[in-house]
Amino acid sequence: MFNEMRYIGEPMEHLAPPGSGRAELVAATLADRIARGELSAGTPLPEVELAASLGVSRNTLREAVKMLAERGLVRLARHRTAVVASLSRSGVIDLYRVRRLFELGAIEATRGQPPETFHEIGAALERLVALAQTNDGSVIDADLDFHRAIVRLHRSPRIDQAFAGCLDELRLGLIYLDGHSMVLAGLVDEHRAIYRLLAQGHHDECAVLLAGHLDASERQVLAAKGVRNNP
Amino acid sequence: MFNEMRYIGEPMEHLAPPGSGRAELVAATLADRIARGELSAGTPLPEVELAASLGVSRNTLREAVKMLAERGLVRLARHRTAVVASLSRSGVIDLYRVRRLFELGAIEATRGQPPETFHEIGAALERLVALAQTNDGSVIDADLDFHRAIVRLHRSPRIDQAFAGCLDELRLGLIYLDGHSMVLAGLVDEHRAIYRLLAQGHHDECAVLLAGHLDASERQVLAAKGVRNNP
DNA sequence: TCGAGATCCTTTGTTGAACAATCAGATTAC
DNA sequence: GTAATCTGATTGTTCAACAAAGGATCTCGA
Repeated sequence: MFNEMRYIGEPMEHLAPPGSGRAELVAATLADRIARGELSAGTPLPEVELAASLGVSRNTLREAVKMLAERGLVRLARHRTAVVASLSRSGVIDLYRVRRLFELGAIEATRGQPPETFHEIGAALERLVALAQTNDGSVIDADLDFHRAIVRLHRSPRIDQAFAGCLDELRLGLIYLDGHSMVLAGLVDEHRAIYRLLAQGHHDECAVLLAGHLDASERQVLAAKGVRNNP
Repeated sequence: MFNEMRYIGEPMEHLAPPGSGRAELVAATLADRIARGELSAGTPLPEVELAASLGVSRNTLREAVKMLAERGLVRLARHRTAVVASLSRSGVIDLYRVRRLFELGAIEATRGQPPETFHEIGAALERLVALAQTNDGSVIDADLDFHRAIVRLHRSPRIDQAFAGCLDELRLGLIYLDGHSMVLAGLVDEHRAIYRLLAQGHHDECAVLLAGHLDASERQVLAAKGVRNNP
């Protein structure tokens, strides 16, 4: 069917999993390869070949793939070989709905809190600034970290987890932005402004700015998707 | 260790799973038994015995248990036998944080929308009214359905899914309310008021009322938990 | 008696192989 | 040319086995 394609190469890099279970390791490895675009949307993930390639058994691989499916990174259908999930247009729109709810909600929930509440966001901003020059994918990670820090204002583990899953999935669409450095132009400035307004207690202006930022980001992702494929 | 305990009885009832995979079936069965309190918090779920009891292989059971763990219904630790998750005090508080964000956000997001937007909520209300007399656990389901309908106002599949998971987990705490019919006293009236305010476009008052409703509900769950166990 | 350490036993983690069920494409028959 | 069938490949599920790790028990020494 889809033979003579190399889905993966090389046994595995040891990137840190939470509990050092083999299945978690495999899941982390695959998630990473998906995030960096090595495994692009629609790429099939046949159990036997993949398991052999990663040096684990089919059962273990199944567990890993199932985990990725729960995170929305892989699409599963009975008796069909799993494929890397693709983010549809409506999927992108939906994910930005979630982002607006979580991120704007975090701004809303921290009205009147002292400036030190937001120091984590400041730290994330600094990391973003430091990486803004490097044009590789790590800027995107720093960007997402910044927004993760915003959502952490909720002080809710479950909200954090849900948001992390959301960004995980959004990464599927964000890889299209790779190389389009123009989208990163005003990025640092906007984040800095968001942080400052927040630290100064101007939550209304901050929310407006953040909403605009998300709108713009959504448009960019949709546009980047548009030039590659229609759905 | 914990022998001579009956964790489960009888092969399985066929309650509808999404894709009729055996693992999903098992997961649905266990989730149901947890929801109705047959498997209470802390109950161990040993793989071999449980697999035999359900008539599936250990691998299949593992898959199912892993699914439940992702939904927060089961706690997993390496080389430890899985146990039915218990909802801590802080867990309840966290879950209500999530509920406030999702439900109040839904009210906020539908300002100025025509009344027919809310007909699903009206339908859920009617079901709740019809079941208000019956004093069994199904009232709780109807209650949750009402709130699910509110969250569906976001028109976001991912938000719906996340919220469903949240309520799934909350059920662990809700079973303590069983029998306390007093908590259901003003329940119907409050839901009716919430619906009416929404349909009439009074979103501010609706949000206030809903917020109070959630506060009260949270207090009740915490109180019901308090009489049983401390954590 | 009480605590520290060694030991055994149970349970999970992972693997490999096997067979059934199902799907996709190729072949054949009409 | 179309439909039915066949065939190969892939997933779904089970079973049996061994390694790894935790908990409980037992022993030994103070």
